[in-house]
Amino acid sequence: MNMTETATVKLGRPRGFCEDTALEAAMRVFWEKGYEGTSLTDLTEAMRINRASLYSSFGDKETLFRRALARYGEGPAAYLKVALQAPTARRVVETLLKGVVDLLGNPKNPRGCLSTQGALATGLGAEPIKNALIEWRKGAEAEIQKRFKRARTEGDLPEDINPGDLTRYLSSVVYGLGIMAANGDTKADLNRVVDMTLRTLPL
Amino acid sequence: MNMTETATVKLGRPRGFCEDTALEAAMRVFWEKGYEGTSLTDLTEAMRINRASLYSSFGDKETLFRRALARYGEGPAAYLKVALQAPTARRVVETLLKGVVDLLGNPKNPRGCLSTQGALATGLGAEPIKNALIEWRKGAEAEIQKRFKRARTEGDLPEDINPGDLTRYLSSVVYGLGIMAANGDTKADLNRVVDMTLRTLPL
DNA sequence: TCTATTTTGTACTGTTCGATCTAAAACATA
DNA sequence: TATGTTTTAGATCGAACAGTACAAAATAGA
Repeated sequence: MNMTETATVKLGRPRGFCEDTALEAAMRVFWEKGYEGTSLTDLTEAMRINRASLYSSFGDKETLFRRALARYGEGPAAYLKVALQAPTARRVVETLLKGVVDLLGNPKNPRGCLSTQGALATGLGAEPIKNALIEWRKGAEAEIQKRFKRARTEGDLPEDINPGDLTRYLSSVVYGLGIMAANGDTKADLNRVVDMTLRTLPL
Repeated sequence: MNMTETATVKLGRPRGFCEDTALEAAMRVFWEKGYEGTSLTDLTEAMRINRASLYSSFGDKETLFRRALARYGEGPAAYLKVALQAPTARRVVETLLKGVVDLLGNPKNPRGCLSTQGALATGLGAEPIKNALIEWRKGAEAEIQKRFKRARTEGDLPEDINPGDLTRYLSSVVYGLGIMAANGDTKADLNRVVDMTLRTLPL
């Protein structure tokens, strides 16, 4: 037996499901129903696996949600990372808002944004998840602010615009778009908000 | 016995609590923990009444939440009605945003806005509540839009600003402020967003 | 003091929750 | 075919949930 190599050959009964596909399904259920609103039965039905498989592959409900959130950041919400690479502050804002609308306005997606749909207010049991989502949002804000600070040094952010203020303002609009989408507003509605924002943007 | 008058004299054991005070307490619990995150035990403890009294006075949990929401609209969220009476479109916006910040920035209040904390995403059981909250928010938007349409006829809304677009944009900022507050941002943080909004407001 | 009426306190209902236990099933290796 | 290992399916766990039943308690009127 070769102890130095990681086992590439699997013993025992093989998996009857694809972990990636199952996680994607879990993410969408959480996105639609929120953390507390999603039951283990909801999850197992959507993921098409049973409880034992869920627990052995993903840990408990809270761990599964955290993995779903990470996947959300790298998948549906990846527009953020793309936007941060735009060449100027104005282009960052334009790309960011367009990405948000593409995500929130896509009728194939659950309504709203996972980070706000997941848990804004909770009972005692789900408080760690609520806090994780707050951290997630604040992390995104921090990245945007960092990008605007860079823009300041590169000269494409006016002197009278504070990077932190701009970040907070922009974040508010983005969060607001999430609520509008949760309200059932269409992509056209969301685009009107974005148009107004860009029209009045002081840069 | 006088049949024409409504009974002012109460028979039986008198109430041991004030219905108004109890409803206020219930409102704050829902505000803090959301609809699904609030248990009947949370409610009875905060309201300082027992289950039987709760059910006989307020009906079931869903009915109680609806009454709490109505109270929220007439109490903490009454700034909306005040703002709508401001003399010009710009003054409406200023008053509205100031009212929002006063509410969301008050550290004595639960974090965030009841209408979004209550239920954005839910399991099957709470879907009626989720929809009631959507209706509540849309109702507020409709009132604002109506006010801006009036402003248009009164000449204090520029021709190139669509009342509906302005309403949607403003609603987004307000919803966003609710999320920022839920994130734990302070009144000063919220005021920065309001300053930026007013600074760039096209009217 | 007695009766009618209403509220209160508490035990209890059935259901659903997240999580676990057990044994059968499905594979690789020998 | 026999053995070891892992996954699957389903039963089951105690706790918490929303809601209810019922008798004791507290009042007004007779």
